[in-house]
Amino acid sequence: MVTIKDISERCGVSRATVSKALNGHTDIGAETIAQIRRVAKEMGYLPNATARTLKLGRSHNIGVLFVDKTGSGLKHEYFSSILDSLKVEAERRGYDITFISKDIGEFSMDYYEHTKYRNCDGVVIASVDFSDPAVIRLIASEIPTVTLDFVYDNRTSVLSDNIGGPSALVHYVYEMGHRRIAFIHGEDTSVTQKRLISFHKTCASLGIRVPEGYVRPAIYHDPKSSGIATRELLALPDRPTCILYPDDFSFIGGMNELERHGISIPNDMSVAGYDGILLSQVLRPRLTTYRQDAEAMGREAAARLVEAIEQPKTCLPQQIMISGQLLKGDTVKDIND
Amino acid sequence: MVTIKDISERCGVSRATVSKALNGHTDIGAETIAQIRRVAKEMGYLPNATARTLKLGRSHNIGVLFVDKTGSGLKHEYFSSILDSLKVEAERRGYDITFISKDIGEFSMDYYEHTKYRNCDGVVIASVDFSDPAVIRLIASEIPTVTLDFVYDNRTSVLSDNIGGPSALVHYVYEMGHRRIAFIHGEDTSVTQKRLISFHKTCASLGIRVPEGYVRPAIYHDPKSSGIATRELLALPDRPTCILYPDDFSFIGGMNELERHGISIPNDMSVAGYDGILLSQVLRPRLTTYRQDAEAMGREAAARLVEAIEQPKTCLPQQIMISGQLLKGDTVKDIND
DNA sequence: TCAGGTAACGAAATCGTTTAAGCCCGTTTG
DNA sequence: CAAACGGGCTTAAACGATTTCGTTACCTGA
Repeated sequence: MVTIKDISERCGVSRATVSKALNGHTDIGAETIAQIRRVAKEMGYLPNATARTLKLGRSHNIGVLFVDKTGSGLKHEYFSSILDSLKVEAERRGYDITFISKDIGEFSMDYYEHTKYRNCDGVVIASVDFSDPAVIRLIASEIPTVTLDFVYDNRTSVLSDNIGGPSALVHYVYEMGHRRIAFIHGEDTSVTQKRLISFHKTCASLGIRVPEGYVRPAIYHDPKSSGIATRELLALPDRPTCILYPDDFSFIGGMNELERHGISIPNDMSVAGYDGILLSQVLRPRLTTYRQDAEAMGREAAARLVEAIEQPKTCLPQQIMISGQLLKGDTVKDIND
Repeated sequence: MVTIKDISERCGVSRATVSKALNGHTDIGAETIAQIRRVAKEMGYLPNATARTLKLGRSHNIGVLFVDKTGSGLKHEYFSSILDSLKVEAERRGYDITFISKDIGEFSMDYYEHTKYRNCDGVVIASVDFSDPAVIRLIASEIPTVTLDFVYDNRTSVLSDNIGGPSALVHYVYEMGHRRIAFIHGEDTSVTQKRLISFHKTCASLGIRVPEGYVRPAIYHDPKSSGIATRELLALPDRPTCILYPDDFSFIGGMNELERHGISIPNDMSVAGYDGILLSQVLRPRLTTYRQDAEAMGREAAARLVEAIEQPKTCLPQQIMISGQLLKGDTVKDIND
């Protein structure tokens, strides 16, 4: 491994001079700089991030916390998209990405300790159980954090528009003539609560009555539970004309159930999903859904975190709302007389 | 930040003693150890991975290279599953995971340089363009690497059974009476080549003739291209009775195309996918497919890499084959008279 | 009683890099 | 002409941890 020391010996200058030359300090002669840079390239010198981190207290490494109950949240395209754009933006700004976990090896640590242990400059937190005290400890710590779809006190967060999404969907199906709209929602989280409230509020504002039994629980990303909810909806005396699913993938369960009953989409039943993942756009009929801009969320999270790291003084915590987009597919029938 | 020095002062011993006590050396008195450990806990001491890495030359951090042309390979469930289990196993063995990229910040490096820069102890390489010289440079370097679904010289690799998969599928549909079997394959990679050869070889061994035009190219994970290939197959004078798709997700494109032609699965056409992702198991009819054991692949990759890192002397490079499993769904009809 | 053994701990170097402070010397300025 | 200045470098300490040798002090056996 070629180090600054090797270069300094080769060039007949001190290590300090080499360091400064390589880092663009102005108190080194132009030709000395040129020579040092040339020799460095010749010898194949690479800076050592570890030594730098130790000395400077900055690692240029950010941690990500992406764990849900079912292992990592990575299997959900929404989260893997976020991670992807987060990674791209972070790298563009000179930061690497490391996963943060509990219990590394036989050493048991919590998230906060792990982050300190690895000297991460900051952390992005998504897809976790925000009721976990270990998560809260990290968010509430002195370490810069950005949370996704969760607001904690006065910390920076990036939020999908969980109010606008359901609202847009309800407004759209309303325009298409639907008045009997059912809503299948995911597990009880703050995201779900927001969507649920938005659904009810929008319905109320449009003068739509939501009958008992039209709002049913299921589990995100679980077609089976959405299938069951669908079956229950179909058994109601006054069937809905439109069903909103908790997410695109869960819709598959509903799709199967409807097919089993010989109910055609959208002729006999209108449906819409949520997320706008790739799948929703390749299904036929194309699924009407609300696309969350995962790419923007990841990018924004990285950008805000790096900002918080690099300008701790001037950087105010903020909640950033990333709006999504209604994708009008072919699964909502226009039933206006 | 509380360091070993702080503890040493508090306990009235030297830093060396603290370090040894914390690391379980035997040349420290039992009660001294007890006291040091107690004080360390009291003061909230955390080891500093950076300092340790610098001193020991071992980071307990492994890099992952998961990039395909379309951004990261993360959007494909096969790869995100691998990454997930890789992460779990690595963490269990005391290693963290960092993404390796080109061009970190304005500093441009290749993969090898990035790995050295971050002092990663080893790298897992998957889902990349193996014809990229930068990838080859990394694989061929002195850094321990494990490649997935790619064999390079005498390096360790973990391989999905790309011979057994197509073979199992062909045998199965053969048993179900099919003799006119079409095969849509992905882009030209070593994986594709193996599957293609396996398809042809298995057909030959079963005495199945593969007519001109029954083998068609498409793109992995791209329903559109598989849809086109499907349309072409349907236009043939002697239509196949069964179509094998490059992967489960691509099958969606075929499904749409078949539906458009009013062709019912499996009554009018039998189909099978590849991968065994979640989607394939929630579709109705359930997709017949060959499940790649992504979980085992990630786990094995981590295990082998850590072994190579920790026992460089006794650890031989090896190719590990992870076999998958035929999932008999409901999309292949038994057409035996 | 004394050589030799051992248990318990410390001094100091080291990993690769950065940086505050200082030094030397030629040039400018009052 | 002396003092002040500044460009260009160097010295040395520091970041936090580990480890190789010592160095004690105490014990044991002959």
